[in-house]
Amino acid sequence: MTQASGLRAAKKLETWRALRAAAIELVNARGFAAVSVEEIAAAARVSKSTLFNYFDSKESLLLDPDPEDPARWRALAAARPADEPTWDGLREIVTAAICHDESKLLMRKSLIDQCQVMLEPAMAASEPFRGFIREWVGGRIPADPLLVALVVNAALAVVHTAYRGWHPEDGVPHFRTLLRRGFDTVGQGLLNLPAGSPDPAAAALNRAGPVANLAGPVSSLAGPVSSLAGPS
Amino acid sequence: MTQASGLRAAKKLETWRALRAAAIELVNARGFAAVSVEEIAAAARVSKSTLFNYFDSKESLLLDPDPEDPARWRALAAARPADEPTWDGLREIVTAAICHDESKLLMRKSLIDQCQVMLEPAMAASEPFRGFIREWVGGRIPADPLLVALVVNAALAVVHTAYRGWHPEDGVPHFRTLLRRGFDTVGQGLLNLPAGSPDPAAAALNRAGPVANLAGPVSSLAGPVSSLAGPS
DNA sequence: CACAAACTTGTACCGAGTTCAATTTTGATC
DNA sequence: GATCAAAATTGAACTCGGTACAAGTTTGTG
Repeated sequence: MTQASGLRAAKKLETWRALRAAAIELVNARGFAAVSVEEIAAAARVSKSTLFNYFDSKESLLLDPDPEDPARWRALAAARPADEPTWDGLREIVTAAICHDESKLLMRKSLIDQCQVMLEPAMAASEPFRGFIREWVGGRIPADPLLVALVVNAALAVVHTAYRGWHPEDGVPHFRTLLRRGFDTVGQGLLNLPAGSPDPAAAALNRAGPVANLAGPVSSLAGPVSSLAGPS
Repeated sequence: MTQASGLRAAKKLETWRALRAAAIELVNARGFAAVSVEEIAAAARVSKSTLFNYFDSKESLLLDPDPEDPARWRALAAARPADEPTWDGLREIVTAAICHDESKLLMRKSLIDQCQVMLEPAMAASEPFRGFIREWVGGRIPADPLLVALVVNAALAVVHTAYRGWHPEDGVPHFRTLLRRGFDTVGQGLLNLPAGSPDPAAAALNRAGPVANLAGPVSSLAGPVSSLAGPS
């Protein structure tokens, strides 16, 4: 009765994919703001009501994780050796998860680059992934939830920085390099920052590509953390 | 002509404060979702149109920085000795800026705690502060914009973690302790994380107070960074 | 006083998201 | 295969945040 027998589940997944595909197609063609949810529903041959049965918001149409993703994350985590240092394992899992689907990575970057307002919903939509790595790190450091949170947030700061510094025309390998070096830098500690002459690894980060937009009035470079760091 | 002569500017500030005060009062009394912008406008004896001349969104009514804040940030930065290590100065500036107005700090925490959806707008509203520290760090490490971004994001990860782990009933000093220890931990590097037995400093962080909600399905613990770290 | 710029206002409008009752589809049971 | 309940879909009406714009009002200046 309450069991999702084959056909029902299959149809649900089909509708989910139809909605996502319609959303991606329309938004790619005309831009996020120029497409209404009613159009997306119509393109997927479904009513607006049904659309909102599947997605919580217009943004989640584009950003919600694919139903298959959690299984992939679990596989990545299971592949890490038990005696590997936590920070190294975290780096590998995060890197692999992010870089797995290149087209999705590119779409997200272009969405967020073209439309500031997308970044916050993107954060919400990726909460499942955050929850996953939170659990994984928690398994490694069970006695200290606050340290777990700090480690996870620091790792995501690295991801965010690499993401903003990345320019797709340089290719995905470049993105992986940015990630790698960010993890190295934070892993080694920020106490002895250069005061004028960057350390070699960081200088290399910079050398790797243009970072002009990092200096601009970009609204989200510095992570969501600052919600709290607001005016005094 | 285009000069904001005394009376005009004074009236603007007055209207701004009336709107903010009305918003805080109504939201405190009845909760964010239960108050409409029209009510806030009416309470400030102003039209909805005028309200949106002053604030970009309902959230910004509560979260936009006070016009006086930037001057205070500048004063904080100017007070740092030139030869102070960057990470230490950053810690002091951020801590002082955040902890300056205790009531605002409490209001934000309660807002965000009661209403997940507030966190992202809070991030947007605090962009001016992020921009400020980005500039300050950039002045210290002028040659390496990407390292600057990494440092700023790491610092904000610390702030975010402390913020989430903080429980106001323990008092603001406790919050400052969380900040302090987070800066120390990240400053020293995350390469040698304990795998079961937390290092002393981090354990102390944990000892300082309950962190139960850190482990829950909290949607934003791990910073906005993950917008990009989404599903593979 | 006169004039222009800045500010306010009301109205009309758009689109996201909710609610709900009515209807259809699906799966299980007899 | 007929029946019945749960699940899914639908349309309609509605709320509310946010925009556009033209008309009116206030303020500073010459």
